[in-house]
Amino acid sequence: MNEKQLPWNIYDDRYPTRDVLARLADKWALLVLGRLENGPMRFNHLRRDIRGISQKVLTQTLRKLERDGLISRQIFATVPVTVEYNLTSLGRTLTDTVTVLAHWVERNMDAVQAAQAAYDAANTA
Amino acid sequence: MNEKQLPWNIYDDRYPTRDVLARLADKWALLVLGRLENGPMRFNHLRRDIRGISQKVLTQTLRKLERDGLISRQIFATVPVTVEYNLTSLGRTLTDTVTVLAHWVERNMDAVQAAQAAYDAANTA
DNA sequence: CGGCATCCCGAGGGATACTG
DNA sequence: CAGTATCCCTCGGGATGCCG
Repeated sequence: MNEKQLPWNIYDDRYPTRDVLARLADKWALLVLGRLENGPMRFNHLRRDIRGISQKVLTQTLRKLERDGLISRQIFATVPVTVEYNLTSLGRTLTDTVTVLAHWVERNMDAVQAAQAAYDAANTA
Repeated sequence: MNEKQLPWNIYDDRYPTRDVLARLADKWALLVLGRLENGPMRFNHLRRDIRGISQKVLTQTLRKLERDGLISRQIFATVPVTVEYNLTSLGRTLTDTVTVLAHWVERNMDAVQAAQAAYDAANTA
């Protein structure tokens, strides 16, 4: 059984699946999804937790995820206004994978650094 | 138990884990890893299978993955030269996750498109 | 608080030509 | 076959200022 025969093969750039993959294969999108795993969060809370993300990029990322149906946006008419982001049921089907990926990086950081050192040593004058 | 307390938290941009995540959170890197799951492949074979990738980007992607210790590069002194790329044992610990992600996109494409249509309809004049 | 609008720069990546 | 080397241009994303 080969993926090449599936209806919307991500290896074929003529299908929209490629675009969806591209939007998910983005560090900011993955970080946002992972951060929402434990429940809804407000905009500035996300902004603080995901260190290094700018306001503009966080907004863009949230809009994309919302458009793809992975997260929902709920506005509370408080003063000042409060906005909560939450995973949709569709988004929730993805977070396990995202979490695995995140943990993989943290758990294998040593091995990656060792590989980098070896590679750099071998490819240096 | 919160990820924030792990040694190399990906949510903290002061750790190198953020960079590793960024390199993995790349559509080309994920497609290459997924494609190598079934065994070693040659350069031009990858190039053909991963539609839309340019020669330059494929080379860059392969180099990064090799440097991070996820794939290996083996040269055969044939004429013309043959080069095979293969997953390392470290890389193999990632492919399951990558495959899950790829299949998620293919399986949930309908839901994503429906969400997009609904979003666009709601946010149109 | 949770954005939107602009300006602007540097990196990512396409196209093309050449090589061991 | 499997690259390297340039040129070039788009656009992701940072910085800043303003608003409901």
